[in-house]
Amino acid sequence: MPELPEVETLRLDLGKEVTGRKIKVVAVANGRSVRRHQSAKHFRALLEGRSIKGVGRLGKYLLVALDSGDTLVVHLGMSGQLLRVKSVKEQKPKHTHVVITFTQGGELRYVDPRTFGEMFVSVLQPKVDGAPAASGAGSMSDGAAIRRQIHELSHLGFDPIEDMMSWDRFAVMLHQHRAGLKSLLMDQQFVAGIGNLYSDEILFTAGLRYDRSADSLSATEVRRLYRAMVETLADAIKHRGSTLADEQYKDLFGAIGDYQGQHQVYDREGQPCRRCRNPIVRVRHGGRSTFFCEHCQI
DNA sequence: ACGCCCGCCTGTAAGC
DNA sequence: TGCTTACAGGCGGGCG
Repeated sequence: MPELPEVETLRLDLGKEVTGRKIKVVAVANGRSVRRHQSAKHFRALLEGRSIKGVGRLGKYLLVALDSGDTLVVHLGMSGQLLRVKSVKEQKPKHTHVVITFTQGGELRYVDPRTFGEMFVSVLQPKVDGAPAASGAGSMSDGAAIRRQIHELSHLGFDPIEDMMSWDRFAVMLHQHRAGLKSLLMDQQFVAGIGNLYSDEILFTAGLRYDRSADSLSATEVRRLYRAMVETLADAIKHRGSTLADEQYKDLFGAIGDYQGQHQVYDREGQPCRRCRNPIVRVRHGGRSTFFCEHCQI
């Protein structure tokens, strides 16, 4: 469910809420959520007693930096939520798989009905000869440094909000692929953080069809696509992400997002295009719903 | 290289 | 009032 804007909203709040806190106890109710570890016990041991130095993000992954140099990585999959609760007595929602309790009170809950998401602790690798020391808060906003330090995320592409990219460089990258634009935007190895919803919104704003091949774009179209990508995601972050009718996405405090009202195409089948008034079309593409305007996108 | 399947899961809504 | 089917913001693997 959550894409870059929702995860970034979570990151901003989580940074304020948990930085400097110390983890007292970790409870794992469903081992599937920590399946990368041999056991829940192993996962807990890497967290208990550790303090939180800061919270970063790469694509759709949240990165909680620990004072051990290790990093707690959280991915929400389709249905995951992270909830900050001050009073431990508050009733736990169904599918609360992991609970992190802090020494100063309160807890962080990981809820995920479909269990597509996961949490794991990435252990700080021993320093390689000649390479600069990898840990520290500075590396939390440098995509390249994060990919080097957290080997589990080394396959991810650049982060469109955190990582600088020139139009020329973006053009070269696009022209190396013959894939359709939507598939490429959703390819986490190409660019990290864009999913089904925001790819449709970005392509509408860029005026480009989902099935245009990436290597066919003119210089002007490359610039339009880059601008649309950065601006759409930044705008969605300002609006604290999208919460659709099923209300699956909730922020750290359980509140819904605000960007769904700004959607140009996603979930707007049959409704008039905000630009040309023709009805928004829905097609199936790669097994996913795809929304676009046949008139405004070429 | 790329598009199109499937499975992994639970919940909800629509259709009969 | 069922029961069945389709679909849901993700990801990884396999197959043609």
